[in-house]
Amino acid sequence: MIANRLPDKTVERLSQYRRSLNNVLLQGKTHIFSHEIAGLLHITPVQVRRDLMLIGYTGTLRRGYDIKELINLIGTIIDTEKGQKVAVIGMGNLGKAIIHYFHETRSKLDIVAAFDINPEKINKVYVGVKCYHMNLLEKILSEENIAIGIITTPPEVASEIAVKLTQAGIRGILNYTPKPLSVPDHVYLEEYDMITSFEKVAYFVKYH
Amino acid sequence: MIANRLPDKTVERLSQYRRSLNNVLLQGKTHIFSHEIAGLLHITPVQVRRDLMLIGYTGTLRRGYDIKELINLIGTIIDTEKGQKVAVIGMGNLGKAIIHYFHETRSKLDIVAAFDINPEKINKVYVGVKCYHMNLLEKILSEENIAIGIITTPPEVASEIAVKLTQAGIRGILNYTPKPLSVPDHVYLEEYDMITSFEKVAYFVKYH
DNA sequence: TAGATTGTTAATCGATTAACAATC
DNA sequence: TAGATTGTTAATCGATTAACAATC
Repeated sequence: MIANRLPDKTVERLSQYRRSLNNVLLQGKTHIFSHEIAGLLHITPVQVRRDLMLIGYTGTLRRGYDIKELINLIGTIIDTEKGQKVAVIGMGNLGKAIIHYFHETRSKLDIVAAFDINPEKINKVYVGVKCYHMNLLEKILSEENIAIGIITTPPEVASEIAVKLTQAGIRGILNYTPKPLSVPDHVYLEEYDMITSFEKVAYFVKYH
Repeated sequence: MIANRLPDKTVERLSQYRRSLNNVLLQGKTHIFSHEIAGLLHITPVQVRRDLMLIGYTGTLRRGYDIKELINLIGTIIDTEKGQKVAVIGMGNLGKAIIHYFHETRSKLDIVAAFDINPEKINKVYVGVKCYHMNLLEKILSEENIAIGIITTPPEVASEIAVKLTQAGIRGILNYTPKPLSVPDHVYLEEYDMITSFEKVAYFVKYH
């Protein structure tokens, strides 16, 4: 594997390049210039070229970058051979929205289970994903060898769930509750707090 | 007003400080030290002190920071006097989740309308928010003087909606679709792409 | 006092952007 | 060729962290 430990922001953009390039491919194009990719994402061509430099991909002066090759290369960087299993904890509107998104985006990430405590939801299947009772969390996580957990529960139980996930051997957590979590070093944690996003927009709107 | 144009990240943390401090206040505490605030968010005390320095708030050596005062100060920075009106465009699971969140968090941001094209949703009220047909978007936005728009539609229509929002005089847009948008300078744009977040976690889990 | 804490400047780290040589 | 493009180094910008004087 090339260039280990890519910058955070580069990884994010690689994910976006790949999706945009897949669209372009459908339109029948085979090659693309850095300024065209930049246009799709509304960033600068230099940034695109620098990112591609970091992953060691080179284009040609006359035709730019080979779209298929680039898509494949990004795949070898982001995806794992066999894909990674994902669980959603909390089957509210947000949990459902996430399951829905995954369903549409064919990716190497596979949501294989959801969890909730509401009896009406247990054992129901939502767009192909079965919902289990929270009691079974550790059991199913270990059995299925699930690598990533997405927390969309009420904030009050977020910490407790993070502990259970960690104990069950999870390797990455995406926390959508506004409760800040802390996890051991070997677990990768990414937090996204909607309220903060709203208030941030409000602030910048105010002083515009 | 103090210290104009705060750093992006400081604004985000101020929002989080405020919510954490509100909790602490309920527990009967009146004062708090920087290392305690830091503990709540799992960041460093220096970072807390630096943020507070930027907004010009000072504590005391013996008692730390006055929680109520600090909450109020953050309010004068982030909130506007009369609050700001918000519209959610796209009444799917994600739109509903957002409306729900707002409902629980009493804030100066007020979701006053939702929009969709599904006839079954039109004119229904979801946790206090009425859903209108997309046709009425410009009309209601102008009439109600809505400042912020949250886009949770399918990505295919995101650009078109951003144009309409802009024309209707919106001042900030939060884009939850994976389609990158571009807006005029006078509109503040914040994008959040879930798929990118998932793939980012997957990448860092892979190379851990 | 000694120890704990604040407020702030300087140093470092990470990410973007500018500048430009090389090439088709 | 001239113009457009790539790949890459150096400069800049933004954010975090280290260091430390001041003070109760």
